[in-house]
Amino acid sequence: MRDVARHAGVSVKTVSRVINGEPGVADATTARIEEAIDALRFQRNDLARSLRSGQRSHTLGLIIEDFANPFYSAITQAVEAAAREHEYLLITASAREDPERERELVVALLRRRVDALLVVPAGPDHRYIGQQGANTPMVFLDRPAGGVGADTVLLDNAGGARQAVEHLLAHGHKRIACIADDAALYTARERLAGYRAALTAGGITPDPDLARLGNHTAARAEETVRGLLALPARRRPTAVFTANNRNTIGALRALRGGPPVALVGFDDFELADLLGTTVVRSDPFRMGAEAARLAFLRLDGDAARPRRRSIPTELVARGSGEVGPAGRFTGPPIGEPGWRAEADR
Amino acid sequence: MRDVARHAGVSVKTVSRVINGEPGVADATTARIEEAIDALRFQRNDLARSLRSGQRSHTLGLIIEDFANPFYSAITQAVEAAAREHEYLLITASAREDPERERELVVALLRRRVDALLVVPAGPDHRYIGQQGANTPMVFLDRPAGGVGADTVLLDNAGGARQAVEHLLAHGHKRIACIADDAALYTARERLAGYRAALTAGGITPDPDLARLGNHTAARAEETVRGLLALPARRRPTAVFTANNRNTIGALRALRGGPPVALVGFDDFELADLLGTTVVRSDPFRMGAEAARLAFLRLDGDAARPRRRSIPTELVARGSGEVGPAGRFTGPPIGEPGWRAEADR
DNA sequence: TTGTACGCGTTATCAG
DNA sequence: CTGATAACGCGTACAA
Repeated sequence: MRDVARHAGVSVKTVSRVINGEPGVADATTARIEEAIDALRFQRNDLARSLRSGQRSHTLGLIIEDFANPFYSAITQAVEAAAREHEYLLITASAREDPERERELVVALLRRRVDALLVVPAGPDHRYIGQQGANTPMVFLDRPAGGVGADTVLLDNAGGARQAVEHLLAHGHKRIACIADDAALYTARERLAGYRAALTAGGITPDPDLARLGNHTAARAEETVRGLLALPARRRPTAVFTANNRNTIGALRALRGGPPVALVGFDDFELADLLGTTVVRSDPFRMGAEAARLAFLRLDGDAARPRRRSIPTELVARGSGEVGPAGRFTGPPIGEPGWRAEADR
Repeated sequence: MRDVARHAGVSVKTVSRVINGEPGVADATTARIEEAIDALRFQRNDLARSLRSGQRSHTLGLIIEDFANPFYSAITQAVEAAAREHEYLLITASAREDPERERELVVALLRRRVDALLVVPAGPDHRYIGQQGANTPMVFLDRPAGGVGADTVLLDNAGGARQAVEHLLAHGHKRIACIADDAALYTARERLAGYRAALTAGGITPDPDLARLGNHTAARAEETVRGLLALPARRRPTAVFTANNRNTIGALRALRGGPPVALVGFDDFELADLLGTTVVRSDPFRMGAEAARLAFLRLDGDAARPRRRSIPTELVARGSGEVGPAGRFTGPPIGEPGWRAEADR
């Protein structure tokens, strides 16, 4: 900037004024400075710009688990869109369900002075944040934080799971399996709880052998479902509730070509319409948008106590969930595909 | 940092040494400083750190088109993984096929002093970059840049398309449609060229009515394919080549339940195995990894002239492409599903 | 309308 | 082993 000033025969401050479009600079001076900027190919340094205390970096931080999972892609897309609206940029990173890595990333982003930090927690305890990020608004998504009060946006996990299992019960099933992720995950525990609650409310004692946790990948879920299908008839489930998109996809692979087993999955997924898969649709896009909204609210000076938002779920019947225990359809699909990838909207 | 120094009774430089683990500080001094750091909850400012000239920001920039498209998610995941390996963070943004927006984002990221910039170009002309980013390594992915010499990583678009259409020709098809994205897109043009080349090589004169461009969403592709199916028998295609993942999904929806029409798609997608969809698999993960590799190579001082890399494609037969014009299978699937989302690996 | 001086938080230089 | 001081590039306060 000093070079530009020298080239134009003015002071740096005047150059600063022109760069930031501040008023009070003579047209002739402005022209001279712009010429100098072009000649010297000057480019403002936004890092230096945000260095002064009180200045913002105009950057949002987002920590998710896995870019390859469409659930997190949808969150990312929503957050990026919100950032863009506010002329913010987005630093993204994935923790891959590793609490240690989550911690490293949180620290790295705070050091980088993001103005706000959105986190899908990989670990259960966040006291390490302490006062480090006391001045940086934080919003937790999909799972609650541990030991810190902060804005949180969750799905209605238990409610959605209940809805799914009630749907299967209504179609006459008594032996309903639950395929879920690791019990270390909040969402898995909540959905399992919803599954159990629905069974109990339906007068059925949950069979522990039918609740299979620890399925973090589609491949693992596929194996688990195959195992269930291999059980003797009396112990075999007639319906399966899969507690997330990975599990649903694994179950679909396992059920392919086999005897008709009813299936309702948590999370919608692309092509579920074509495959006729009944799901309880979660709305990760909305969750991301809401989290970003809360973050910007805080940046606008909102100082209310931490908020907690719940995003509702919705059952979308497409056929796989409307099969009775005997394997025949007990009703027509009552829903429409409707769901589309964001790119199609 | 000055506060910490005062609290520990040392100079800022000594604090700096401790923070960065530099040698040559007495153990007792180190202990005193660490105590002060804890007491004052001091946190290093990485923005200030990278302010000095010659210092790097340890940040990579990545501009893609759309987070919701798994193709770009895979790229993002690969780039983030590489960044992580080098202890870099990643700023991501989506241009949504808008050249103006692409330009704004490039400028914003250069201002933010990313050490290298990876771009899936939305526009055809990149001369605007000029000398602005002359010192910032740039790598273009999926599509070439216009008017600037820079590292570029592309798929073998024409070759993959040829492979797909040759496969259909081998199964006896003569009327093969091509569903592609907008002709403004390099990949669409290249794949169209490959489609035509294969037809011509097979002794078939391409019917212009069967080459349908301008399908940017799955919904649009679905309509287009419906339109083709509604043609009188003589003009109707017996096979379809869809030139990207969105188009394939749209075509699948349109073909559902209808007369058997052979289908080969460009790009693999999740559940293609279950749906029995034959595809020419592209490897966006590998493309992202290669682009990141080139970027870090430049950061390591490599000054060779711009490189151009091509990522090969691979035909994966799953059934939909092995149907003859009469609608019967002309051979068994010769490939394995094999493909898994990154999350499953 | 324009300029001077200083501070932001850090690292590098060079002296002690 | 430790410290004083000068950058880095910009914005702000205040002066001219």
